[in-house]
Amino acid sequence: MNKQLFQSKLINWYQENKRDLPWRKEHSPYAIWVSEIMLQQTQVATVIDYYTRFIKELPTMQALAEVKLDHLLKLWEGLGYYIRARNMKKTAVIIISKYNGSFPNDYETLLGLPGIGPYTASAMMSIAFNKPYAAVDGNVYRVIARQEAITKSIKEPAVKKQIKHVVSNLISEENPSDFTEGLMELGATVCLPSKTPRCDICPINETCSAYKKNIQGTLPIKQPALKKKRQKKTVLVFLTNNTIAIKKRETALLNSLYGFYTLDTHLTKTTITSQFNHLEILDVKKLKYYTHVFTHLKWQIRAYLVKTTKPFPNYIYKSLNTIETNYSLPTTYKKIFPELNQYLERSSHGK
DNA sequence: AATGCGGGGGA
DNA sequence: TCCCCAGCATT
Repeated sequence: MNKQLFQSKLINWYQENKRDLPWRKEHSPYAIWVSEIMLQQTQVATVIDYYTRFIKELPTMQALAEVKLDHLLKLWEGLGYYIRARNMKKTAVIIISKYNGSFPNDYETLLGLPGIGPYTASAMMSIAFNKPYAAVDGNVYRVIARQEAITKSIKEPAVKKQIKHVVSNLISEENPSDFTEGLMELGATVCLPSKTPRCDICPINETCSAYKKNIQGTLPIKQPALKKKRQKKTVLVFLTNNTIAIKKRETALLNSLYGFYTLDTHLTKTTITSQFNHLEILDVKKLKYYTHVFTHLKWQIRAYLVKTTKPFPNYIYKSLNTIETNYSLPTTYKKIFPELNQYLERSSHGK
């Protein structure tokens, strides 16, 4: 099968089978960019609602460049990898100030912008600008590793280079946009990561070396995942006058989001009472014990509500309702909200 | 070359 | 549980 046939099979399949996704209705570089950033390491099903809300609130580059970081992070709340949002604002400011409000149609310049790496720069070049740049993501690694029956780990730089090279040679000059999206769409809906991809309905199964050898279920070869480090955490939700203490995090993890007071050991009710006695503790209540899993960590969390007379220094105090509406908290803290709500309702009924 | 950086869908 | 996801930045 020749290259032209491969391209037409893939592109025709894509045009007939592509999913109806919100970012496929708009073709502006801005909209494509927003979707590509959101889709980094994040599944389509998760992104859809975030994307729709984002575009509605920040429909233009100008709006994004001017938005308050807290507002932006609220739009991003729960999506994860929050540096993506911070970098998007940085890039928007640069685009407004240096590039007259529009993305330059140039790979190297795109690559230089915060949060845009080789994949996203190539994706924008091909999807937004319709230029033949090979955008290689997790889907494409899998599709090509199977097409070429690559039995070495796709983690190896040489293999990554090889796959990029294959796609660069294969990409359609006439329709780079649909070719790029088609290859990824195929990986997402047909050439699945499971042991049983849908080879029966694959438009390019005739050229697939892995399919010929019936080894598609074993590819691509990946490195075993690293074991997550476990960390003990105690989360104290300080409550004074029915308002709750939160603070903007300045740590690497969950940076710029708001959070409750968190420390690196497991505390008991007794130790909390003695350690924070100077705040004039009125009550200490266990909210919940739970775990929260990050990419490389697992937090084992003990969360308590600590009712005090004096406020905790350097924290801002807001009502639970205000926090939920206006402040962006990571999921690890939001998991406490049901218990928090329950407790606050109960104590107000008691009055 | 390896690690940090979130969270959830789906088997 | 585990794997994977339209990756990037830093070291």
